[in-house]
Amino acid sequence: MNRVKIKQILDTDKNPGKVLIKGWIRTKRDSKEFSFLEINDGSSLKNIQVIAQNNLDNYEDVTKLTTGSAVSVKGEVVESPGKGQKWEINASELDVVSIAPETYPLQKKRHTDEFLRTIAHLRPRTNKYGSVFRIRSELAYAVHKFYNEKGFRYVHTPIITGSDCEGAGELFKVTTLDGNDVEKGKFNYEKDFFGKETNLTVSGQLSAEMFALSLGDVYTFGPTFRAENSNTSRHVAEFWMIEPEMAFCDLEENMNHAEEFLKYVTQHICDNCADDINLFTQFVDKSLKGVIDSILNSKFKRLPYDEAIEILKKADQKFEYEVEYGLDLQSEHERYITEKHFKIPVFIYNYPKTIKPFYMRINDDNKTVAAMDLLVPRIGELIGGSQREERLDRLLDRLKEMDLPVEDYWWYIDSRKYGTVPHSGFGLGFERLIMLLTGVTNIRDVIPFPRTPSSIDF
RNA sequence: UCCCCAGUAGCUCAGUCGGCAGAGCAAUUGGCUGUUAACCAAUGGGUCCGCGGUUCAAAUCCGUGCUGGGGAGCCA
Repeated sequence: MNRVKIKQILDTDKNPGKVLIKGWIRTKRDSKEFSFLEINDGSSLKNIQVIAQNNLDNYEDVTKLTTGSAVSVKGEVVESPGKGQKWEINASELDVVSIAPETYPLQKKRHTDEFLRTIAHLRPRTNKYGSVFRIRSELAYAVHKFYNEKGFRYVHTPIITGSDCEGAGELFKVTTLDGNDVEKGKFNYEKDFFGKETNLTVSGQLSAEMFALSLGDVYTFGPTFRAENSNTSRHVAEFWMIEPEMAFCDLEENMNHAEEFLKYVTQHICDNCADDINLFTQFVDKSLKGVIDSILNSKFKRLPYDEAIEILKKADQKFEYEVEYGLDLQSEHERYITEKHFKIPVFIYNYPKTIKPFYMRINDDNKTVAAMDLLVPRIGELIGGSQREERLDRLLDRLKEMDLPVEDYWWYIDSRKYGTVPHSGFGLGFERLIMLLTGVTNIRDVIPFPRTPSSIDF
């Protein structure tokens, strides 16, 4: 007899008859003559209720089953006379696959996220985390589906890189040297595996640009590493980033694309993860429905940086940090704009060039660059992107202006020498997207095994 | 890295002015009418985060370290 997934039974309208299921016991209620077992196999948030009568050969074993134990059940699907479920299974055979001893840490009650983080290897067995990771999987699929339908190519940019190209934050060193090769606290990179300083990637962008300038529209979707000593609910050292890069694309089209992307993947999980989303709207964030509605049904606000400064200056709210043209926006400013002022996702664009990296395209005013950030309620910056500087002379000027080693960028510069075209792209933090769409407030709770400063337990 | 808060049973927490270590849930055992975080009863369960100090006496006061959380910076 072939095993069926519990989701298949719960989703069906007509009785599937005799079935075989396998899963874990979430809870058990005993009566004198029989037991109710709630079985979950991870295929859905919902459990299926199994009735085990005391006439089973091994009923003695069944009564010893505990929360967390694994079982295999054969039985007839029947309409449930009880409330709370349509179908249940009358067990005709119930095999114990394994018993979880009484030390099993997950109980039939709410646990705090902090406690569950200390048992990250077991937390996907809870309702909330099961839902988080089903949605994470479905969102990843939606990303690929979206890009596939739009004719984008998926590019695997390197994870080990030989350049500190963007100077973006602290990098994780990659080395095969041991202590004996390190003299006076200095690495002799010539003796190292690659013969030069090597790091984990902080962004696939520069590589992706090379492929956009050949395959047209491309995207990357992979792990990214930042060794910043950041201790916040929005930062981890290893996270996943989605980076589209589009040839013949200006800043406005870039924003159009970002908006279309966000609406598409949001709609996808609304269509495919209704139960899981429902759990979050009920138990995690009551305002989640409004957030999702604002993504699906609003036209995202597009606001030039200088107008954002004006709005903040006029705001009837005291900010801890100064608002002044030429200064970067602080968290409190971003949240005011997206949460209080507009209450929908907001693109801020055309930032002063002094606060943005070398590769962003200089605007005609020579003061601003064609950069854009997408701010969303509760998260702040979800997307950071720009139109790239495609003009060779301007790019070289910028590199020199920012005192960057031009020779290290020889291959990047080559792309502006040969067949250069306007192009644009952005980076989107995958975990922040999951936070946005689930209402989960700590990034450590939307990635299976989070890596943060002094914490790599699993 | 900076600022603030917390650490007591497996979990969530209470513990007054420094004076015998507590509750609910969980677990274990038994009971029970088709239950829904089932219900009822009994039982077991402690390095009060570590180290040092003050005191006749410290979970409680002081110092220090560690861990966790919230916020900031950095960013996605």
